[in-house]
Amino acid sequence: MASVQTLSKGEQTRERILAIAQDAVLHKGFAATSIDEIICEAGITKSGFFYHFRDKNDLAKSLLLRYLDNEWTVFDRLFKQADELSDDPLHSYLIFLKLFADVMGDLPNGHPGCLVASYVYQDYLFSQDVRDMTTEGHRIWRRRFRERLDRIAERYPPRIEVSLDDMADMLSSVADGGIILSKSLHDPQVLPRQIMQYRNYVKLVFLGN
Amino acid sequence: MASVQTLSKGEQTRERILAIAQDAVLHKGFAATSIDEIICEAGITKSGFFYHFRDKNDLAKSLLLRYLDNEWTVFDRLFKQADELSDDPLHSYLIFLKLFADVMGDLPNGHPGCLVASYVYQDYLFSQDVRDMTTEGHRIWRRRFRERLDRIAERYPPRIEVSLDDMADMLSSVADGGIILSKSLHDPQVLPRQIMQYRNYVKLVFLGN
DNA sequence: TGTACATCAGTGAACGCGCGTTCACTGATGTAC
DNA sequence: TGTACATCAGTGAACGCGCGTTCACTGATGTAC
Repeated sequence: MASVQTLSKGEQTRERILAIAQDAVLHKGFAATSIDEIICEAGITKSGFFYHFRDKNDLAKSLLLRYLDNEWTVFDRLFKQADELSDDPLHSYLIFLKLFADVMGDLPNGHPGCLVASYVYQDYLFSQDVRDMTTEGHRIWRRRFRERLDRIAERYPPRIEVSLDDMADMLSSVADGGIILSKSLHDPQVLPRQIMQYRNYVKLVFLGN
Repeated sequence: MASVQTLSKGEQTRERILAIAQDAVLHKGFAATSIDEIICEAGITKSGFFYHFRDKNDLAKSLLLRYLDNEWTVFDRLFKQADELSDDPLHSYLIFLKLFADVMGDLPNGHPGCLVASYVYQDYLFSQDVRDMTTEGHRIWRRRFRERLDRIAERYPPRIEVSLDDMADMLSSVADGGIILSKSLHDPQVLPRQIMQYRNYVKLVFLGN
């Protein structure tokens, strides 16, 4: 992703297949996304597809890996940006949330959808290792946000009794839920506004205003 | 739903089909849920299915209507219960949220999933009128929660500047997101705890603690 | 620099199975007179 | 009370299409000597 131009010919085709497939999966679900339509849009033949992926479950796994990877990249970048703007853990987190909301609100056609959420709603279609990847994804997100909250709570004692794990999870749930609302209401701004609600909550818990 | 025993034979079969179909759709998506597997579990033939539903899109529509109806029923019951326990709009809303969290946490196998969210992630599969139903569903939820928040804000001026529409939406997004997290992490208690986080937020905004 | 071979990135044709839908038919129950 | 007819709630068999997967093959590029 970081440097597209260094990809070999085969890697470029593979990346094209994955991008096309993800778009389709987010609009029709995995089962309804046929290999035929993917190769048609990618401009290759069916055997070309099977050169890159063992079977359809392999496509599912590769899609999810790529999606999770891209997510880490975005979060890492935003966290780094925020940390450069403030040394204070609370203010850095608040800056991060504002940056996150802005990025989500600036996507050209609104957020395309969360592949993890899509997979969770179709878990019977996938092998155990793919299902485990969604679980692990959420666990890692919880841990990473929780680390930030721990450092904040050290310096700013919470005004109410609150579970920091639940607060960490809440960013995931508000984002996942905000994406669904944005898509359903055809309003890309709902998602960033939901993230800002979460930001309000964090402020109120640690600062009181 | 309210009185199962008054259903005619045909209505009972129809209801059985819908219950079986919903369960399958929430685990594999709509496209991957075949009519064959539904009729097999329901103990009828394929023609029996098509006696009850014009085609598969008709099943999709009927499923969603039934789901939304059941949701209203639950919310109405909980709001009524809460209103009986307090005349104050804020405290009634807080009681409602606690009741809601409790109900969501007491489901025998955890929450089965939100059909609206599932449909939003497979919108290309459905006709326009079905898609419009998910949009309208979210609009109605927003309006209903917003009404409550309006009455609260009259008596308790918010401690921070906040959009009441966004606060209303946040219950939907925390619930939808909480369901996804609960399913993915295999922990039915995540959902009720997320709802309680939202309850904390409401308390902090209107009461300050 | 030329040649032999290996790997890369695919092509083309065929397969069998499961899917949604249709159509002619049927036994049981309800209703009119 | 008996009979004719209509409606309800299905059955059974057949259909064609699209799907994921396999297999033998191929031209272009890379590498060893």
